[in-house]
Amino acid sequence: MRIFDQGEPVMYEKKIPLTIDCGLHLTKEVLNGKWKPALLNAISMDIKRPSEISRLLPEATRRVLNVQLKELEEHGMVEKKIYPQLPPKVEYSLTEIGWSLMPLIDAMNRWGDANRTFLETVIAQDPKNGKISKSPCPAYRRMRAI
Amino acid sequence: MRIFDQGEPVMYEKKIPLTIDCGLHLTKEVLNGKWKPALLNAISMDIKRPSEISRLLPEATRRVLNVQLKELEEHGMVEKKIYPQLPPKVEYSLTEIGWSLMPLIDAMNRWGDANRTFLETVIAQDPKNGKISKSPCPAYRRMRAI
DNA sequence: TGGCATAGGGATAAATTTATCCCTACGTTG
DNA sequence: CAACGTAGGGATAAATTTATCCCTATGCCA
Repeated sequence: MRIFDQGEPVMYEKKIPLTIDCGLHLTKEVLNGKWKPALLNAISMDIKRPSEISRLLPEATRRVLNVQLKELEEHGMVEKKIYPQLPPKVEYSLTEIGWSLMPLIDAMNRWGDANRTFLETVIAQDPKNGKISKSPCPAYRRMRAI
Repeated sequence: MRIFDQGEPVMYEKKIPLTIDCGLHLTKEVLNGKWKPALLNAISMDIKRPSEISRLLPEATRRVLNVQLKELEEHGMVEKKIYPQLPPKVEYSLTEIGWSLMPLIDAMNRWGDANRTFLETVIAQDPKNGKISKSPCPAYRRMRAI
């Protein structure tokens, strides 16, 4: 069902009731988005301007990053500071609750890296997965190499 | 693009290359599915027969659970033991790597529960979320109350 | 002036994920 | 026999998420 919000932007109201019964689903809802963990991670590493983030995650379009950053903001995980300058300058930062998510993000990152060999194998075997791109984000990977 | 696998089941090959660059995305791929964390959690709690699991997660249809369990199996997180009996008996169990995911799952569960009040508020404020069902899974929540 | 950088977002298409519906099998219970 | 329990899965519809395309604005540099 379309929602018209004064100026007629297009939005969709979800039809399937959100299940929020257990902590698992709450957390999943917050991290639900292809780039959200990566965004939180980037911001936690002080990569906070949209253009910087975009260079860090070249496979994501600016559009998606904007959308998912806004959702993170709406969920209270990040704060957006707009500097009244020209050219525009924007900086994101983690909120307190956003920071509290970082141990989780780090754990995800570590688990995936620790099991990379195995996971790449089983994922590659799955016929549903056409091509796999495990190349990009050089800067990202470098910084992650703690 | 449709793939025909001998007996003509319908399958879709993904068209967008999977991004597997960092541990974050690998982990996300494994947990990608509305019920996967809950399934892993259930199995870890010794709720291992499909019918038991289904009763534990009444909001999920049997169909989805079957599908996501199969994906977890293909990814090597769970093992399926079929007892040659009638009526059929099936039991799932976590593999070693599946067990290694549990600290992550537990952390997600704890983070969500610890921030439930805040999260329910921000999520309810989002006009995109129509109805929110935070009722079900009584057994589940009871068992979670460690 | 043309091109690039900054940041943002509407409209729509495409892809992916979930939900719905319905059918197979066999044994036990009422 | 009918109804229900066990387990599974095909076909298709619906919902949701991502990708694509394109446009707005302003300043700086060559």
